[in-house]
Amino acid sequence: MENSYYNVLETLLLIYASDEGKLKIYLQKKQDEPYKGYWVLPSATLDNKTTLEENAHKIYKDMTNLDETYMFQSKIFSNLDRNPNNRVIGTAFVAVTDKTLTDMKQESNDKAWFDIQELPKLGFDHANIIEEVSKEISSQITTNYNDMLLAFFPSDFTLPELQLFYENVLGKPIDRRNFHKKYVNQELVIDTGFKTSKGSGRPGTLYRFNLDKMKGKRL
Amino acid sequence: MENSYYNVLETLLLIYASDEGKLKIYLQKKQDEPYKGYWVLPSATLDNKTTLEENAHKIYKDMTNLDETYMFQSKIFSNLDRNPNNRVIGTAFVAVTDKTLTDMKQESNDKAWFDIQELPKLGFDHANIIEEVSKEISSQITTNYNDMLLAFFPSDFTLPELQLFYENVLGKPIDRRNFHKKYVNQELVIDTGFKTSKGSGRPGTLYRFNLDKMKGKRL
DNA sequence: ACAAAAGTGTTGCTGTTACACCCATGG
DNA sequence: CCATGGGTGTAACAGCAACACTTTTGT
Repeated sequence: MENSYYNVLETLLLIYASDEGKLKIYLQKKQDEPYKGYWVLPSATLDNKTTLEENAHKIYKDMTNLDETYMFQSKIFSNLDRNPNNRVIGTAFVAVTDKTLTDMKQESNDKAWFDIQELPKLGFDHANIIEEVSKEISSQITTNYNDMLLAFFPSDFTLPELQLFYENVLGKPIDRRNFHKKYVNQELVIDTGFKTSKGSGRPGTLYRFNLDKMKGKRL
Repeated sequence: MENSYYNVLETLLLIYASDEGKLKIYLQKKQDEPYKGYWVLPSATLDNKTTLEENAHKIYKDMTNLDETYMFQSKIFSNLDRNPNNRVIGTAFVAVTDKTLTDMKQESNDKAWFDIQELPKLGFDHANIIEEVSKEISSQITTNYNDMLLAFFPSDFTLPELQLFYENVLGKPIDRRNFHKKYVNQELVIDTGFKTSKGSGRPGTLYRFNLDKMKGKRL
């Protein structure tokens, strides 16, 4: 085969959400060869009349039945041996969604959420892609505030839940008193007036982000 | 023309350097139509036997006659109308180099350095690409320390020079006394024992980065 | 009453900010 | 000796880190 300047591109979508403080990703089970029965990232081949962004949105809608999301470009993977059949260049996009909302709209046993730390057997080079991209978003979450955090926590949340999320992303424990003080004293969150009431223990106060104070904030 | 799953990709390289505290980019003058006489980013079409990284290195070597550099992937541009002739997907890479070293190895009047703030007339969508990518690297430089800063300041530099670079990237002035104190007190830089001696005024102390202390540092 | 989970206060340290004067060199 | 640019000290403030006990709920 001679060299050619034509290439095949696929858009890969990494759909993330927070589930009780855990960082999870939404995958699908492959129904045909190659890698039949393995879990893979949802993807779509790019035709020459579509932008990568449009392609990524299409995948998102197919996977979640939702329209709006926080989405951005991540890395490109152009190794020659990504796909056993022919050379395919993978362009990774990240979407952050609300797990509760997604689950309401979607019930299927060939799609599932997985903890980033406990991934199933993955097809192609998707394990590697998930690892690299997850590292990237972790560092984005834990440095400056940006809209991604709002996408993970759009509605009411408790401070212990947010803390757990940070602890999982950072990979190290945080002092509960200092964490609470920071968010409340600096008015980074606003008390919604509601409380949680799940299981035993004292109910937690539900907060939402104070966008004015969070703007440009270092975390 | 029917839809097809084949696409043409080009690698675009944004070569940056610091020049007396100014953030500059290395461009070339286009010799043929379209956009003859305009300045453009160096680029290369990707064939189906090459990775994007290899392609980017090839461009870097062609432009600078240098081998080693700090390089990483940036954004992909997949709008349908990027190129007047046919659809070309642009994958942007960033390289950071030493301007002095580059100029020593390269003398050509169809290549030149431009201040990010004073760009010439640019072909294709390259003005837009430079703007978007520059914004990205600015925010990377001004948050956490990473190897990019070392690529901009590999060898001896004065603190006023480094300060000027930050001021340009941040777009706002910094107090000289506080800047100096921070880098010296926290031992983020090491005195090399040498001084500058250019023009009038008191000579500046030449420093280099103290990598141990800079590791993971917030700036 | 007890288990489970949430809430809270104090102290010391570290880094940031604001601010004005002196020092070394070239012409 | 003067113009140019580099180097320095102090005090107030803000945020962060380390530390243990109390409060509210379900069972």
